[in-house]
Amino acid sequence: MNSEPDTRPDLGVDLPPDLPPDLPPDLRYAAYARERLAGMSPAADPEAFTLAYHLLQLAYLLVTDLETRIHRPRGLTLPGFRLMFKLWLLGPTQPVRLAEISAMSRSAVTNAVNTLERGGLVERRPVPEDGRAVVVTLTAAGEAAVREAFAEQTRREREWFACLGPAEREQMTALLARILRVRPADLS
Amino acid sequence: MNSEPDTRPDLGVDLPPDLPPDLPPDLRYAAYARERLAGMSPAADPEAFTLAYHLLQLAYLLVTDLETRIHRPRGLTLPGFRLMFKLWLLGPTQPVRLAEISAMSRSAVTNAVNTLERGGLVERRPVPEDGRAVVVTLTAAGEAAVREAFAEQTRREREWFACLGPAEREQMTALLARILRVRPADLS
DNA sequence: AAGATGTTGTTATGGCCGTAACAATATCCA
DNA sequence: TGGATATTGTTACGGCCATAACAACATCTT
Repeated sequence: MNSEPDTRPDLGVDLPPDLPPDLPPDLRYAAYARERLAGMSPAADPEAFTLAYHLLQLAYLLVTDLETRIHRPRGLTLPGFRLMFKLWLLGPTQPVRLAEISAMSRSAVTNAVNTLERGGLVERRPVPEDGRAVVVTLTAAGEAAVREAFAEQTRREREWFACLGPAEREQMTALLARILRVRPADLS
Repeated sequence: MNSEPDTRPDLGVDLPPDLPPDLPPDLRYAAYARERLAGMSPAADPEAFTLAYHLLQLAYLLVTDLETRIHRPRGLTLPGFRLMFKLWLLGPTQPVRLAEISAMSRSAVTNAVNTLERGGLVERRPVPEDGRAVVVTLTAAGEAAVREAFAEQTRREREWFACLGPAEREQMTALLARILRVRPADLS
């Protein structure tokens, strides 16, 4: 038996006592942080923290889950799939457009296209009218891959959101859409 | 004047006609994708797509904004800040605990700690009772940095969520928390 | 017509993150 | 007690992403 009385046994000693005992570690931490922020002087903003934390944590878990469970086993990545999905809907598209609608940098698109092209899922074609431009196109293999992965991803997303009722899902979508629409003007 | 009648002028030719004209490109794409999915056979699930897309897109924009606007100018990164913030609240902590509450891999913590240690914001200390273990501690410089960055990050987060009323923010937090609590059991 | 200006795509560099493999140490159990 | 097993932290590798710099090309302006 070791004698270390001040080591926190599992994380968060002074947690609010009414917590469910089976809370996953990230939520135990969030609850603990909220308490600590509420007790600070000058008072911090526990609500702002919790909202942002939950949003980022959920997105992180969802991304990781889709990536490891759906896409990696098929030799894809989530960003790669998302790019292919756009090509599937839009048809041949210039990298600059893909960057624009993804709010990503052009170099990120270049990298993603390189990876997909290496796997034979995508092709680059020159644009006759513009010597700089290129369009990215799905190959036949790419279209088959995106079709299958899309079905599985949708299935998994439904599992994630199954704990919400239809009205709650709609409300959440609406709240997210409002934030996205208003969006602090001076981004980056 | 060039003659390319079939080039989509700005993205999404056949968009629902009642869209606000000033929609940012990522939301124009989302609206277009929703229409396309609704018209597919077999019918896809436009609601699931939109909810997941909005969630991931908002998280991505928020992360990017906090990173470029708050943390990079101070020589930090968002993941680095988040780790320091945990240390600020929890005190000296083992990497394995940090990985657990962040739902990250241990190697990701190692990398983040390396970067922070290089910047003098964090230190590693051996644990006498366990020859394998290490605790990570904030330095004085690290604590000052996390204090300042935290204030700015909170300010910016409030701007992002200002378009929601207090009740809406609470509702959104509650919905996110429910999904996080229920959380598909077989993660990863 | 020609130079200034802007756009497109790429590369280089560096941080983040995961998986897999590993050495060092701790713990369990027969 | 001593060997099997588990845990901790690290490294190597590859993918993602951003910024900055750049070459090639287009467009604008005079």
